[in-house]
Amino acid sequence: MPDTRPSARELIAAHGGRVTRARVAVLEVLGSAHTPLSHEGIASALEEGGETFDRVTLYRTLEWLVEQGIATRIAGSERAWNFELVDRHGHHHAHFHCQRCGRVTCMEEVAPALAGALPPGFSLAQAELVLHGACAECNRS
Amino acid sequence: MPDTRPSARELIAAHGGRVTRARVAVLEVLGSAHTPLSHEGIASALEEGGETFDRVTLYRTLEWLVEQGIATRIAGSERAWNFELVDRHGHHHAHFHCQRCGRVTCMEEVAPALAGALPPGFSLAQAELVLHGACAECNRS
DNA sequence: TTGCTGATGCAACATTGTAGCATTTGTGCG
DNA sequence: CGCACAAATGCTACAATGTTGCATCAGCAA
Ligand SMILES: [Mn+2]
Ligand SMILES: [Mn+2]
Ligand SMILES: [Zn+2]
Ligand SMILES: [Zn+2]
Repeated sequence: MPDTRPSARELIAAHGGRVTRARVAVLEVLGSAHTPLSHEGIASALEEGGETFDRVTLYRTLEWLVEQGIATRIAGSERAWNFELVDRHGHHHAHFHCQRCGRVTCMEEVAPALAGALPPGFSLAQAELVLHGACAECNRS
Repeated sequence: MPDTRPSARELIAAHGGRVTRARVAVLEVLGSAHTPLSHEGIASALEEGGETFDRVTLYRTLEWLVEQGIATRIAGSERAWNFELVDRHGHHHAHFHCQRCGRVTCMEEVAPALAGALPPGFSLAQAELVLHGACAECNRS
């Protein structure tokens, strides 16, 4: 049975973008990550794989992935964004930020449950639920 | 009937801090604001009142207020924090960020409703629900 | 009033991200 | 394949938002 998921190259081309070294590499990093990654984290992962890019190129690559709806940006620990693939989780879930170790964990089970309680006139584009506390691993020590 | 809310001076002293010009002024600005304010917004409001402080002093004052539990920090528009008094709303409510005008509105009616669905081992300190979209005023135009 | 300690101001630095522009590189086409 | 052209990259400079170190100032208790 063949893998039905599109390869990085196919995914990029399907969105009308050029298949560049940067996009392929970033997609592969995000695809094999199990938590949302910061720009910094992505750069480190790339370097371990022997690939280096200019800081700006990375920012632009991530921006493009978000514009295309391939990745999402979620508020991570202080002031830096974290990125993850959309198809990885279906992109409507909360995130848990551990105040001790700083890691961000996806919480598939916790739903915002807004119940359409917005005041009249307001329109919602996206909800972002971030939980702050201590993760299981940190609580053990 | 006397005002039962503590004055800025009393509030500061009750927390064991020195009653300084900066703390009193910032508390008054936050106390009369009807939306969360950014560091920038606070500085502007202070200047209109004829009070100016060093940028760093403002940061440290706000940091102190948050540490003392007097104010809270909520994620505002891109990369800057917004501040509001805790007692103003009881501090467990969502915030709406308008992607057009950038304003942040308190949503008393929208509750996170987490339902204690956290995975075992995780402990929650604070939940932060930020809604992104267009506010009523922007939707009218 | 005085002295101690916390708070402030100033300068320098850090982090995270953007903008402009020359150069390189993917891609479609002959 | 080899070209031409637009898209993507790299570099430099800049912007926004905070933070750190350190000398000075000022609240407050005695
Ligand atoms: Mn996630
Ligand atoms: Mn609020
Ligand atoms: Zn942790
Ligand atoms: Zn608006």
